[in-house]
Amino acid sequence: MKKVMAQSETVERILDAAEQLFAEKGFAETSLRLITSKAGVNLAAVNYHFGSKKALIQAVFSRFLGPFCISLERELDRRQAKPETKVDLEELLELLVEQALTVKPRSGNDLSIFMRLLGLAFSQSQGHLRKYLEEVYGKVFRRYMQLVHEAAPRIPPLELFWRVHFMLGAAAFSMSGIKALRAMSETDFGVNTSIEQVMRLMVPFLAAGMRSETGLTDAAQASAQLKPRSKSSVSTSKV
Amino acid sequence: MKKVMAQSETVERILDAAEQLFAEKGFAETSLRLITSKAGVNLAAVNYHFGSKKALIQAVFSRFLGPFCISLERELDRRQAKPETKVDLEELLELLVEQALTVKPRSGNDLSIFMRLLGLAFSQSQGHLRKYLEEVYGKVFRRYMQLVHEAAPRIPPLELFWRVHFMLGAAAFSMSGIKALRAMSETDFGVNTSIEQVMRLMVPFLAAGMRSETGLTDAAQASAQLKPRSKSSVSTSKV
DNA sequence: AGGCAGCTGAAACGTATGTTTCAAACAAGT
DNA sequence: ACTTGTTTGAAACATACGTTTCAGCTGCCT
Repeated sequence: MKKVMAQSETVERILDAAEQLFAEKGFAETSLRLITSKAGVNLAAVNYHFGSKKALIQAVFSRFLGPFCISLERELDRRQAKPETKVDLEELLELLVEQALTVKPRSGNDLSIFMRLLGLAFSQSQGHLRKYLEEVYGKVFRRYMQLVHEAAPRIPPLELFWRVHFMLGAAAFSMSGIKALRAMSETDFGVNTSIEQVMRLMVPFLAAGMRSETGLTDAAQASAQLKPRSKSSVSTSKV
Repeated sequence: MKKVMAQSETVERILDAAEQLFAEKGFAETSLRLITSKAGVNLAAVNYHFGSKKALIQAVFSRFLGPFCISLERELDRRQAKPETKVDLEELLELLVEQALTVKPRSGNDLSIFMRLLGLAFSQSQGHLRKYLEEVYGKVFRRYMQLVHEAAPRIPPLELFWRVHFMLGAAAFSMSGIKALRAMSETDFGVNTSIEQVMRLMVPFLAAGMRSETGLTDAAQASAQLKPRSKSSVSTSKV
């Protein structure tokens, strides 16, 4: 009954291939045959080990989101243990980046795949995935959101909610097309931007956005109705 | 030989249905049968009028990107006619939003579909689409980029390039999942955020990011090589 | 050695997709 | 009214997909 042998290598090879191909092409565009042939295993192995393609997709997410969240949560515990410490926004952002960069024991598995998959989870219409992620990782997400809220108490919660998604969007999208974008930036500027460098460009950008003055008028905030904005309500620092 | 009759209504109905379904489900996940049945036309009509599914996808983009770019370009002309006028960042951002909101003669066609499709164009692996868009609309994009550069001359071009993509990402991603996100924000905060309101939240966020201090060190900027940043940098190594 | 789970390999199944075909319906020109 | 070129409708086609089946293989236990 119990699996005695060392965790089948087939499972890992399927996950590796699937992860990479999903990140490259999306879920619907990646067939099981492509995955299994890239992994060098039999087609039936997917349905045998995972049950279905949907389950495989979820497994791919679990494999990197699981360790990531555990590590993130431990780090959050660590920081909250010191009772008086103020965690600021940059710290919170870089915390994510650190975890994402750290929890990568596998080969050839860089940050761009991580973000790309995350972006796909939102933008592809895989209802089951969204539900699954919410069930399994919703708690950690809300905890993190709470910390962000404490780090920026002046931002109304609703706006905070959306700003976090702007950040997620910028990150996921940039990593999504990072291959194409890097090629573009190379032909246009003759330099090769590394992923870490893109992150380094992104963090201050997002942190500044996070710090910006609210876009909500008091009236809009109260009644959720549309109201024209005054002139430049924006600049915190300037160029 | 020449097409005399009024542009077939079938074509429009197919485009309408396809646009909506693509935005909802993505390209690969939307079958021609679904499109044609929603449009109330025969299945073969797609291949007859457009030639293939790929061509249909491109046609969907052309229909809204064409007028959008024309209108945008005209507006850019208008502003550049006044020789001394400084266009600032907010203006440039809101210009995009305005055009996107203005150039919408069709019914039920709101901004979220516009952004969602744009996001899909980048994040789905439809190579033909990216190529097509670059060929047809690359020029306008570069012109706009040039203006952004002039509006923020202190930002190095490479960083500007990436920042624009962060913006695009935030916008496309947020609009991508806007349905789900709006549902979330409603259950969590009890308010219904309109799309215009999301835009209004997004613009100051992005503008502030755009104005933020550079994330590039001088060395990195010159040599495009990775260099640890002064403060608590993004830990590239270590486990 | 024998038996028995667990796993793999090759083939088949049923379904859905994009595309093609071709006859019928239609609109317009003369 | 007849002809001609264009558009539609229904069916078929070829292919690709996810999934299932089942015979054989493997390694482990008694």
